[in-house]
Amino acid sequence: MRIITWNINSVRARLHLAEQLIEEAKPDILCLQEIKCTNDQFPAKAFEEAGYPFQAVRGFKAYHGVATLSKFPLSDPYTLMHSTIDDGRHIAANAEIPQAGSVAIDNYYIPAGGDIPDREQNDKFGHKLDFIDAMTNHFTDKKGEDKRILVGDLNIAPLENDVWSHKQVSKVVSHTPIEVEVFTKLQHALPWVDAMRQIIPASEKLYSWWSYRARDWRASNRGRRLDHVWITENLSPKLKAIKVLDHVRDWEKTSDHAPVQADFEL
DNA sequence: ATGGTCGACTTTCGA
Repeated sequence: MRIITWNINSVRARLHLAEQLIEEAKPDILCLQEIKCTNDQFPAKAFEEAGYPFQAVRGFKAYHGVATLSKFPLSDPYTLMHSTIDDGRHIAANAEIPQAGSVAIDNYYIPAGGDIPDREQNDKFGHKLDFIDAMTNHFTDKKGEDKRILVGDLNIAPLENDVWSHKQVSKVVSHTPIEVEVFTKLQHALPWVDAMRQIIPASEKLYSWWSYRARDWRASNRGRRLDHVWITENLSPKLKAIKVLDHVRDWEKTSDHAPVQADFEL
């Protein structure tokens, strides 16, 4: 079973790139973030024709929005509200996988949090921290026999080697100590296993996002690991491979995020 | 030293 998560930064502007990714990587499940459209505007038919008849979409006008596309049936889709602010940042559904049973798929787009890492000066930063607290509450005491995968643009790079310079990026929203603290607490709530780091050791640099603003993103390589694949402990022995598809970051007019691909033998 | 780039959908915001 192959799952890919990708912050596509507008599904309508980059539908052809999603189709290219599908053709090349053939994921069983594709989770998109920042689709930047309403459910009505979502190109459902194109994805159906590409082989993904099962779709769970949480769209929103102009901003954020998430979609889970699957070759396998998706049952009981739902979206959680993590604050009083209306948004499109979560869609969950159970993927019914032949011979392997049900796997719960949570697709998240955590708020970016603005520029100033201080909730007194920046409401967006407070919203980000509160959103993560709400997620933590949701997943606390959910431990059980269920197989679960949580993917998405979580907008935090927790480890030193998840950023190009731990020292310099520690002052930048996405890698500040307070964010890493709430993020780690969320991770321990279930607990979740960081699938990317199960395969690629924490001693190695690993990024999934590179700013549009660099002249040459690969040469400067000032990346951050903002996109994640988390799994329950019962899936950990079934995880076989992880890859950041960084060549996609070279495609013409691509997203600033690269897709992350995970392969399981269920 | 501080700018640099995207997309949506407005004349600016969110990332």
